[in-house]
Amino acid sequence: MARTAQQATVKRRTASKEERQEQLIQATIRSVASRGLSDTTMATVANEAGLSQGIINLHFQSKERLLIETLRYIADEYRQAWKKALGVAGDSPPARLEALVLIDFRLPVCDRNKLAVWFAFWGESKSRPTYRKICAERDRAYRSEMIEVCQSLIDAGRYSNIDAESVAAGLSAMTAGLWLDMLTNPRSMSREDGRAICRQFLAATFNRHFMPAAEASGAGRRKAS
Amino acid sequence: MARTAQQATVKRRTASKEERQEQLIQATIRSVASRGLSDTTMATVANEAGLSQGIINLHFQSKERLLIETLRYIADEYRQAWKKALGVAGDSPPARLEALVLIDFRLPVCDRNKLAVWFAFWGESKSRPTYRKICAERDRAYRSEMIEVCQSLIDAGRYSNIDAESVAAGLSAMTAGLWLDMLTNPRSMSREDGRAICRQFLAATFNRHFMPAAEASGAGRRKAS
DNA sequence: ATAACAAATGAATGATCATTCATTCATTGC
DNA sequence: GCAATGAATGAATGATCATTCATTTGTTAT
Repeated sequence: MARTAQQATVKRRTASKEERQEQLIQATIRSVASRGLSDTTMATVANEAGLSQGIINLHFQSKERLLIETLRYIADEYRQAWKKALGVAGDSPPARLEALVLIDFRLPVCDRNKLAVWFAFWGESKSRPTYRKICAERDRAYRSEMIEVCQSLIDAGRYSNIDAESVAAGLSAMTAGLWLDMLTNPRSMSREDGRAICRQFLAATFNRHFMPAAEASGAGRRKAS
Repeated sequence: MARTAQQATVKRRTASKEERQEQLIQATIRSVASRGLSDTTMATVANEAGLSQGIINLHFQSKERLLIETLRYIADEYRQAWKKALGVAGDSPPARLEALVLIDFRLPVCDRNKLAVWFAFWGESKSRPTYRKICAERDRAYRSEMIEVCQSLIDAGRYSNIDAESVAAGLSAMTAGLWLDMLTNPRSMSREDGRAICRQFLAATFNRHFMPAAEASGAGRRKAS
């Protein structure tokens, strides 16, 4: 392992380790989304990536590690997305809360393939402490940020009878549940529908800071008449 | 191969087909909960049931069918539970809505093993139309009942700016999300916590029919100290 | 160029698993 | 008691899969 150093800007036809790993993780996301976790094999992933059988063991040593890295990948992407959104949102608590919620209904987070991956891992999480730990860490940071924002909103608006922890728990539970609807029935639940439903929750809970969305964009799947 | 037999003292009982099928479904629920769907094999289920290798093919023809029947089993149990609860609740819309919500946080529905099974199947549902169809049917009936109840509440209470479909979608999304918390982190989310969080949603949304739970039972998991 | 090295391949291997079926066992009707 | 019937068993079978590794291919340094 002497002089690994120089890779950096050099163009090669054989890809760097990092490029290949990301490529394989993307292939895993596609395979899990289209075949499910239990029909995802080393062959389906390698095939999806357009590479050969042995490639995954070369880069990840085992299937288990590939799956763990895939989960970590989307968890990291999620964390980066909301941290960036908070940075843009500024200091106003309502703006910060809205930013946190909107992230769940925007690309790249709210991509149907990625939702499928989240649910695939959640489905196995009871029997896999490693998956659970990665998910728990994602939740902990997000949740505590949301509690903090809710608390400042409660203080600022003198909302009584509202508990910041409960509101945050309810709101993030709601987005997870809306993800499930988007996953299992995308025709009846769009990203915009999800946003509108969350907005209604915010308007009901923090009525001095969020207005009821006048005739929400697509929430009541119209068809009028 | 001839007379290896004599497991001697073992008392063998032959059961009816229905008994055996239910026994095997229960064993499947336990196996999926404790090992996950992808580590659940014919052997683990047969073992969990205390029966032999070939028994599942005898009663269900294939593993796939066993899994489908298991999903159907918990979906049926769910439907029966809320229909019965509605029967008990009577005609008052608030009572009916509360009954619908409470079902999600009561045994036998809200059993951690069964939550694990739900999420296991949801995790595969994008790639398995059969699973999706069974889940969709469960949802459709429940959802349309909930929309109806919400609509009568909106009419009765003259709530403006609230859309029954959105409220119902938000509420049932919230319970699904709370199930996820109970599954992945049972220490920080109890059934009672879940109920309290939903009650807060109801109080915020239908404030003339639901009182804010004064200092909710266990919602803000404090520990006083 | 060519040596040295790293990346990638894919056939071979052994393990695991669903399914089958000949046989054993229990129950029922006579 | 004895067939007849159906339930249950578990060893055998063949398919699928993760992993290995000897070989090939591409890249870099000299």
